[in-house]
Amino acid sequence: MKTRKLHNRIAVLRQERGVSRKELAEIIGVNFQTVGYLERGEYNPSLDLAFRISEYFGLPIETIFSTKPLRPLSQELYGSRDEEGG
Amino acid sequence: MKTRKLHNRIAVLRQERGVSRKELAEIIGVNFQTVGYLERGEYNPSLDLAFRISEYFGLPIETIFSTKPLRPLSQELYGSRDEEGG
DNA sequence: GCGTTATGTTGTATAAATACAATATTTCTC
DNA sequence: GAGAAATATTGTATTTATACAACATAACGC
Repeated sequence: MKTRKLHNRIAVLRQERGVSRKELAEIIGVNFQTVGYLERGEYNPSLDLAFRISEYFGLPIETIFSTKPLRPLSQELYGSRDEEGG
Repeated sequence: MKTRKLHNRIAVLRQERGVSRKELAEIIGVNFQTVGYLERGEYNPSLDLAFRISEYFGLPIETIFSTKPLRPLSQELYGSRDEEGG
């Protein structure tokens, strides 16, 4: 299967929560360097790991991960002129 | 990472749609035997593949996959006495 | 019952995710 | 500016997901 690189908001969400990669890694049960790989989009999490991340942030998987580039959460919340067209 | 086996509703949803594994496999871009492995829960899909399945069925990932055993969709829809207890 | 299609099983091969160590660099605190 | 903590980078090893082939069995149409 040709794997698509997915986009994610892990970095922003993590910083909002004020936790380091090391802390987040311990919580979700992976190596702290794995969090780095995920944040940089160097590879996709397994579905199981995606669920753990989703559970920790209290957000649905689709809010954190996406097949299409993600806009800043701020724009997501208040909307931008652009989205009226689409 | 110790991977949890996830539960899913691929088989029921596929049968509802009246498609064979082979057909579903072609649509989501995997080998038809891979669909078998997923339906039997022998391994979890990648997050990318979960997204494709989600897109095909038009349902959020959380509706198709779960960390906890899934009840039949019929019960999910109409509720059962049990769920009142919490 | 025969042929076809769907599914299950087993085995091997490759690709992708994850772990882990070591080191470099950046950032934060004092 | 020294020291600590956070992040990035590189390299190797292991586990898990996926592909593919071959064959067995089950279900279905005629």
